[in-house]
Amino acid sequence: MPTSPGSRHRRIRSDHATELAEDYVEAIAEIISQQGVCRGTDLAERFAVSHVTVNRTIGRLERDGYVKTEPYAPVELTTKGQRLASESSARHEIVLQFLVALGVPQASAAIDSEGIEHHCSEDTLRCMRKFIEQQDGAQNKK
Amino acid sequence: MPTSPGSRHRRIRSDHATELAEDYVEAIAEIISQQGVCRGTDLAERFAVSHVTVNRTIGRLERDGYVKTEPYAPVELTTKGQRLASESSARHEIVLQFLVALGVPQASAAIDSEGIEHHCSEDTLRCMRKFIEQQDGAQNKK
DNA sequence: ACAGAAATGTAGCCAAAGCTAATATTTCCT
DNA sequence: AGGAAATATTAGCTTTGGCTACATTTCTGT
Ligand SMILES: [Mn+2]
Ligand SMILES: [Mn+2]
Ligand SMILES: [Mn+2]
Ligand SMILES: [Mn+2]
Repeated sequence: MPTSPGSRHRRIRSDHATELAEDYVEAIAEIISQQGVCRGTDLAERFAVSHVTVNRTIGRLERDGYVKTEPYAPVELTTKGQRLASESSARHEIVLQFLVALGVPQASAAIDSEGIEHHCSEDTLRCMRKFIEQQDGAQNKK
Repeated sequence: MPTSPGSRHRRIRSDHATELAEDYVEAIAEIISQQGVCRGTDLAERFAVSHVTVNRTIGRLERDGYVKTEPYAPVELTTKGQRLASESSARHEIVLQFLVALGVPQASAAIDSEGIEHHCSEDTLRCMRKFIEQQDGAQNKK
C-alpha cells in the first residue's frame, strides 16, 4: 500500500474545512470587481443561504484574517484574503475550462467545477492544464 | 443567466450531505468482501477517525436505512445500502481510472478521486467514460 | 477458566453551518 | 423631516461530525 489507509480521508476533510473560505473570498472579489462593493445580501443570494448564515461565516473569515468588516459597512478583503481569492479563482477557472474541453455541457461544468475545484492536487491541475492546451491546439488546427 | 445564482452551491451542499454515507457503505462492502465481516474498528482505521465517531455515523446510517446493526456485532448492509455501495463504487472507479488515464500519478489520483467522485454529474461521468475508452483504444494500437 | 487485551458502547464536550424570529441601523424617497 | 425599504445584528435553535474519558462486553492465549 502506497500510503496509510486513512490519509485520503484526512485530505478530504481538510479540503472541506477550507472550501467555504475559498468560495467566499472568490465571490467577494468578484462582486467587488463587478459592483464596486460587496454586501452581505449579495453573498446570501450567491450562496443561497440566509443573510444570518452569511454574517456568521463572515465572522469566521474575519477571525481567520481573510476579511475586514465594520458594522453596517460592506465587506472588504485583506491582503491574505485577496491572495486566496486569486489562487482560488485561477484554480476554479482551470477546472471549469478543463471540463468544457472534455466535452461536458457548460451548465453541468459550471456546477461540477464548483465542487471539484477543492479536491484537485497540483498533479491533477497540471494534467488538466496540459489537456486544455492540447485541445486548444487541436482547435486551431481545424 | 442559465440557472439561478445559488443553485450551484445548493448542489454542493447536497453532495456533501450524502458523501459520508456513500463512502461508508462503499468501505463496508469492500471490507466485508475482503475479510468476511466489517467491524467498527476497521472503519475507524479506514477513515482515520475515532471509534466513537464511527459509532455515531453508523447510527445515522442505520436511521437512514443503509445498515443493520446489533450490539457488539459486525455491521451489515441492507439492500438499500448494498445498492448505494455498488453505485458509489462504480462511480469512484470511473473517476479514479479517468484521472490515471489523464496522466495523474496513482497516489494523487487515489486521493483526489476520493473527493471528486461526489461532485460528478452524469454528464461529467459520461465524458470520463468516453475518455477512458479512447485512451484504452490508443493503448491497444501502440 | 480466567486474566488481560481488544472491541464496543455511553456520556458529555466542541465547532461549523444551516435556520427563524425579533431588533437595530442605514438609506432612500416623498 | 419622516416613514418605508433595505440591510445588518442578535438571540436561540438544529444537525452533522469530530473529540476524550470512562464503562462494558467479547475475544484470546495460557
Ligand atoms: Mn469557486
Ligand atoms: Mn467551490
Ligand atoms: Mn469519497
Ligand atoms: Mn467536496
